[in-house]
Amino acid sequence: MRNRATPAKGTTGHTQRGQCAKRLSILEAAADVFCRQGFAGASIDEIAAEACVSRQTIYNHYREKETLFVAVVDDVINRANAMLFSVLSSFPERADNLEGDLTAFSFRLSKNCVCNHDGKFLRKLVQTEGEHYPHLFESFRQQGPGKLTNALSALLARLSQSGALVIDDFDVAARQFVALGNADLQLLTLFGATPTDEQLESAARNAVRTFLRAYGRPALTEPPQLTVIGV
Amino acid sequence: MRNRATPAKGTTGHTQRGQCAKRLSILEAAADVFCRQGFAGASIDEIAAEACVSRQTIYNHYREKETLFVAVVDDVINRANAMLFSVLSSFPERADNLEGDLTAFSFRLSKNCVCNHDGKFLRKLVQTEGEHYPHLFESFRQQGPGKLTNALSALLARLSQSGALVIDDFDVAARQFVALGNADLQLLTLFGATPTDEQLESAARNAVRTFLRAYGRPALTEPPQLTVIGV
DNA sequence: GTAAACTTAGACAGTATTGTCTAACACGTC
DNA sequence: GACGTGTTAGACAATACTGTCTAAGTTTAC
Repeated sequence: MRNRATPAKGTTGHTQRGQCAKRLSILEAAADVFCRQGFAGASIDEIAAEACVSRQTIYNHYREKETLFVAVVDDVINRANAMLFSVLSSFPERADNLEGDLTAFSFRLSKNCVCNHDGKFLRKLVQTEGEHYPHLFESFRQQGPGKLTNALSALLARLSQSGALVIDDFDVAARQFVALGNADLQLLTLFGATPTDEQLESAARNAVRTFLRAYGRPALTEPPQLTVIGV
Repeated sequence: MRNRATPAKGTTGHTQRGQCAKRLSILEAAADVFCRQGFAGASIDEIAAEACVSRQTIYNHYREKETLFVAVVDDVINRANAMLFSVLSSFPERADNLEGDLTAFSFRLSKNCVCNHDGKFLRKLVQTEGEHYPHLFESFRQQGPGKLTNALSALLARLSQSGALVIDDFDVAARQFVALGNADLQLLTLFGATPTDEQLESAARNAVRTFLRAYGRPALTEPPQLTVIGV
C-alpha cells in the first residue's frame, strides 16, 4: 500500500525473473538429455546437473518426470511451429527469379526447420516416444509436417497461377518439394550430424533444379539446352 | 562308433534345433521390445516373457543385455542388406516400359526395404541408439542407405546409356529417386504406421512420374500432352 | 535307462532411479 | 533486522532392473 512504483508486477519482479531463468534452464537441459537418452534413459539427476539446478527444484516446478517431459515437448513444438510459420511467410509470391527464390526458400526451410536443434529433437523424440505419447505428438503431427505440406500446397497453387509452374496435384508437388529438399541431407541427418551451410545450399540447389525440371513451365526450363548452341 | 547315419551333424541334431528355435525366438522378441522401448527402456524380463523363455536362458545365450542388443542389430542389418541386394538386382535393365518398370521397382523398394519390419526397426534404433553405439550402426550406414544410393547411381548410369534418361549427376539423381519414393510415405511412417499396398503403389507412381518429368528424355515424356489432342 | 545338455523358476545382492522430506541457505521486500 | 519465497544438499523409502546362483525339471543322444 505504501509506495507503488510498479503496482501489479512489482512484488514479483526480480524473483520471478530468477524463477523464469531456472525454468528455462531446466527446459533446455531436459530437452538435451531427453533427446540424447530418450524418456526412459534420462535421469532427473542428470538433467539437474546439466541445468545447474538441484533435483528438488525440478520437482518443485514440474511435479514429476512425465510432466517435465510433456512441458519440454510442448515448448519445442511451439518454437518449431513459430519458426515454420515464419519461414513459410517468406515463400516467393512472384515468379521472376523463380529458381533463385525457391532455392533460398528451400535453404531456409532446411536450415531453420528441418536441420536445426528443434527439428532434430522432434524427429528423434517422435521416433522414440511417439507410440507411448500419441496425444502429445499429435499436435506436432498436424501442425508440423502436415501443416507444412498443406501450406506449401496452397502457396504452390498461388504461385502457379502466374503460369510459371505446371502442377496437376499440388499436395503431391508440395510433399515432393520437401522430399527433394531433404534428399541430399538424409544421410547426414540420419546420424545426428548437422550439415554445413554449403551442404544446405547445395542440397537446396539440387532440389529446386529437379523440381523445376519436373514442374517448371517448359519454355522457361528447357531453353538453356537450346540457346547453348548459339554460344 | 556303432551306427552313424549322420556322421558329422548327427550328434547335435535335435538339441541344436531346439536351441536354435530358442535363439531365434529370443532375437525376434528382443527386436520387438528394443524397437518399442529403446535399449534403456527394454527389460530382460519383458523380452523373456515375449519370447516365452526364462530369463536365465537369455543370459545363457547372450552373456548380457548389451551383447543381446548387438546380436539383434547385427541380425536385422544382415537380413535388411540381403533384402536390399535382392531388390536392387531387380532394377530394370532396358528402357522399354520405363515408367512401369521403375514404378514397380520403387514399390518393391518401399515395401521390402523401407516400410517393412526391419526397415522400421533400423530407422528407429539408429535414431535412438545411434549415438551410443556408433560402431554398431556404421556397417548399416555404409551398407544400408549409402550402398543403396551408390548402387542406384550406377544402375541409373547404365540405364541412361540407352538415352532414355538425361542425367547430369547420377549420385544426386539416385538420392532424389529414393527421396521421391518416400515423399508420400514420410507422414505415414513417421508415427510407425505401415502403409497399405495401395498407398505404396500410389506413392511409387507419383514418385516415378515426377522423376521422369525431370530426367526422362523429353521426346518420351512430353508427347502424351500433344497426342491427347488427337483423341 | 542313463547321462549329458539345456531349460526353468525363484531367490538373491548390488545398483540405479523416482519422488518425498527436512533442515539449512540465499535473496529480496518491508 | 524480520519475513516470505525460492533454492539447495542430503537422507530416505519404494521400486525396478541387471546379472548370478541354485536346485529342480525337461529333453535328447546313446
